[in-house]
Amino acid sequence: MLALVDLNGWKLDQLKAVGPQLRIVLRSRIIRNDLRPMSRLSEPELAKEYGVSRQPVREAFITLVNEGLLEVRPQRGTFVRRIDFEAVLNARFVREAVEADIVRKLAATGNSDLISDLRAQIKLQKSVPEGSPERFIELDERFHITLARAAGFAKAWDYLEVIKSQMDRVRFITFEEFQISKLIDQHEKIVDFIEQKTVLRAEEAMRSHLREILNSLPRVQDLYPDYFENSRDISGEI
Amino acid sequence: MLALVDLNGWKLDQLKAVGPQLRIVLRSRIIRNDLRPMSRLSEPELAKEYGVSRQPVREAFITLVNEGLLEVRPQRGTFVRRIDFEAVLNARFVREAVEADIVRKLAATGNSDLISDLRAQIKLQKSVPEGSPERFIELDERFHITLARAAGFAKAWDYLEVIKSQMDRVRFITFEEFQISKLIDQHEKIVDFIEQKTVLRAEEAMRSHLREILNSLPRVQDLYPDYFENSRDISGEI
DNA sequence: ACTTGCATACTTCCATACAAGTCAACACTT
DNA sequence: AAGTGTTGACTTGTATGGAAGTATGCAAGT
Repeated sequence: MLALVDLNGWKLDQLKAVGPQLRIVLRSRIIRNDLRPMSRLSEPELAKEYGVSRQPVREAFITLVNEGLLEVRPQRGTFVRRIDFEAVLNARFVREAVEADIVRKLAATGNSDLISDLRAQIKLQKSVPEGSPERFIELDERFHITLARAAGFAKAWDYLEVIKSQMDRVRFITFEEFQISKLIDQHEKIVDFIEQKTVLRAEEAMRSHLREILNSLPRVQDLYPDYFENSRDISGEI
Repeated sequence: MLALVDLNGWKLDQLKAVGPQLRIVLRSRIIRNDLRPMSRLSEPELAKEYGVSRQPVREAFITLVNEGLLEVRPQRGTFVRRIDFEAVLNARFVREAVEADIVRKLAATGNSDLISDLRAQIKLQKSVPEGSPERFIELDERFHITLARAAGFAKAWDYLEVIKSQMDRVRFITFEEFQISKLIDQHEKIVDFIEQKTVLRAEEAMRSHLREILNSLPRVQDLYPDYFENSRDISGEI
């Protein structure tokens, strides 16, 4: 018997519980804008698509609703939520606050192993060809996780992950918008200041790094107004 | 027909969707230590208790697992998770970071309406009799929400709420441990510094206020070692 | 032409049945 | 008496059927 069902490039392991797997798959598809805002996701349709029953699909929906990625309107349908401008701003704020404190702590204590690890990661980041931002996003993720772990707050990053999805959706839409090299420079500065143990500078470097999305956000919203929930136009009212 | 089913003091509105209601009820019961750590929650049992089928119960379970309050071991049972010491520390860290930034922003801008609102709330807090900490926790919650809202980050508080449940469980266990008057004094200082627009002092006041739980945590863990996941004993290994 | 009413085909939500794993008690063998 | 195998009553995971609400297209009336 085949343990793996491959559909749309996403595989499902039929031996483990299906619900949680679907949650991850759908979550990823939404964040990566494979499932577009406003598009409809019907339970029976997805169930058929993945070769399972409606119940696990439904359970995946529930968690995605809690993460603000789906909206289920009873007896009407389930839809991919448009990006909530407010949610993005709030998520960014939370993330800045937390990561600023993480960097603070790191710069105060200092750790040479950490520094060399980070430097190696930055070298990797520089090796990413300009044309493949997906790879960079992956490395960027790893960079920030490393900081959180080193500060002794790995779980705090887990909390952030849920929040961060709101920001990531924007990143995956804009993609070519952000200049990788600029972000890498900022990473470098953060590491520099941590190494020098200049707490305030390190903190400020992280803060401005995480404020970067604020620059692209208005442009993105202009380019893809339909993807956003709180656009100026109110045409989308029911 | 009766729209309300009252069981164990928790009411269920049969007209709205049952799943989300159960989520709230069970969440509350866990945080308030009505459902104790390690205790077993079987789906059919709760279903019967609330007069619904297993499915909504199950859906409530899923979100509570995501919040780290339940643990479901397939084919074995569903259990109230013990309090994860690490999770508490991480949650506290995140909360301090976020609320520090909130206070920072408030102290920088200033708002007289906010100040008088907060002062009124503090007056209310003072009127709480020493013997009823539940009421104080409620007011404390409101105090912090007010700050978040005023800073324009209401949604950030929603995120915190999920995280905060880990801390709240500790609070509801220790209960008489913390001295209300001390906390109120800290509230007062926070408001004072916001009013005076002394940003650093306000921030520091909030930080030390939120560090308060660190004082009681070791004592609580000593008093109720069975309630914690990362106690020194490793007997609970599977 | 335009509105109104209804039939139909959807949707989610809940209830129920079945499948598969786990655990404990008990009978049986050694 | 100690160990082993089996049975049966549990658990959660999945599948499926029905209930209630919603949108849509069409026919009939104004």
